[in-house]
Amino acid sequence: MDKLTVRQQEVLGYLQLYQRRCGTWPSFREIESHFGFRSTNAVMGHLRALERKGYISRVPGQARTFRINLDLGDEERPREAMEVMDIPIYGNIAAGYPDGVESSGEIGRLQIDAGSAGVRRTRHCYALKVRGESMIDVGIFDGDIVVVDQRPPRDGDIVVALIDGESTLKRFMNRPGSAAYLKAENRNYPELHPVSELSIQGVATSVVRHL
Amino acid sequence: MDKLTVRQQEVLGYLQLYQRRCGTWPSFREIESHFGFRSTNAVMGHLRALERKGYISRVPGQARTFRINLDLGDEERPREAMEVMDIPIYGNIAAGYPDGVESSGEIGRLQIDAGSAGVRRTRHCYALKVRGESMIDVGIFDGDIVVVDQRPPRDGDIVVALIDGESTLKRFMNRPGSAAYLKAENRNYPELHPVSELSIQGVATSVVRHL
DNA sequence: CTTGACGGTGAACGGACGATCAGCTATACA
DNA sequence: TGTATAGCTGATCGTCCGTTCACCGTCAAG
Repeated sequence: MDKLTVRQQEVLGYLQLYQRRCGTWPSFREIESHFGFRSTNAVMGHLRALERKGYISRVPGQARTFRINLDLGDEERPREAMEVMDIPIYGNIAAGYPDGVESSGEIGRLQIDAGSAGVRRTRHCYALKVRGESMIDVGIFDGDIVVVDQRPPRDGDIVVALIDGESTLKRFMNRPGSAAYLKAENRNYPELHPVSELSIQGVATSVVRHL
Repeated sequence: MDKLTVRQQEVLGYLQLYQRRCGTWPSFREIESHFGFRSTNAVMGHLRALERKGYISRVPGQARTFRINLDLGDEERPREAMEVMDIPIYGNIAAGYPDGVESSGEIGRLQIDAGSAGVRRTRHCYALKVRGESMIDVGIFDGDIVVVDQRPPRDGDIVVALIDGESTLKRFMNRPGSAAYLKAENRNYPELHPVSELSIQGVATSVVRHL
């Protein structure tokens, strides 16, 4: 296939972009004004070149009608290797440890890269679908998915805690000079809970929400 | 949402079909001849009804231009195969196109599965690091990463919009009976913006926050 | 020195195409 | 018995928009 000039690539790119943004194709005059041309014939020249080189097709005389035969970014795409975790999503973790082996409450799976998610070991990691609004003030809503790393919490961490047999999100507070406690981040229900043995399941490292 | 008559469903279906087949939208006269009408006004009536009931949007006077807000078969979404996407994360998209070719502002990469992220095509998708607090009331904070799908927005979608040369998150409002506008979800700064040509970069489909 | 590709200006033409007005029938509703 | 709403005919108007013609510049190849 014939290679495109820089200008022709720009025009083709604009066609693709416009189509994706607006759901339709641009008119000659819209292309003209976007590139600052002062004649629609400049547009005509580029479109004819694109058609001659096989990148687009047209229906003569038909307004706002193109067809892209060869996409602009079809060649490059340097695929890098990166460690992607495939972790289970649970609806609740009332039981104790969700070990993967005995994972009954799995409601889906999540793929995310370990590095940016702040997770250390795949085996000790899972995701949890949030119920309730206990952390609404820090932007974690009902239905969100949190990635949980099973590691000891530090002061200020958001943790998954087992309270009354239910797993809930709380902030772990462990200021020097006083006993550690759990705190809900919801100004309407400012709960406080003591930290009991084995109540902390893990530390939330990431939040994912599908809009 | 108001219900459609049989005839109106047929017209909406024809719009969708034509778009899928031809990559563009039909003209009034093409719709007319397809249904055997003898007046373009018959077409006009149906399109006005579809718009009034919120199923489509139009740009008055613009040829072959529609936008489908409510798909005919929006219920049976066939659950796409789980596919991990590797997409770039940008800090800002002020320039114009984030094309991959000219991707200078890439600040990282994100791996996420396309199915649950609500994204359709890898090529038309990227991630954006949020700046500012314009969407703080819906739990999207400064520093969060949003997955952006480049597709036409529907009413209520959270979109990436180009305002004053900066890419910002806003909610796209397109209620039937009034002009579309953009709205910030921050009770302290309740901004409103008009929607201008090409100002909408894409629709936010997921939010990821690393705690 | 010519030739061709590339990129562009400026003006004019003509058809494609959406918008609108007037008027028609049929059905449902109250 | 009036009155909406859906659905459609037929004609006209105005403009959006693709096309074309004439012409001009630069640059590289033969």
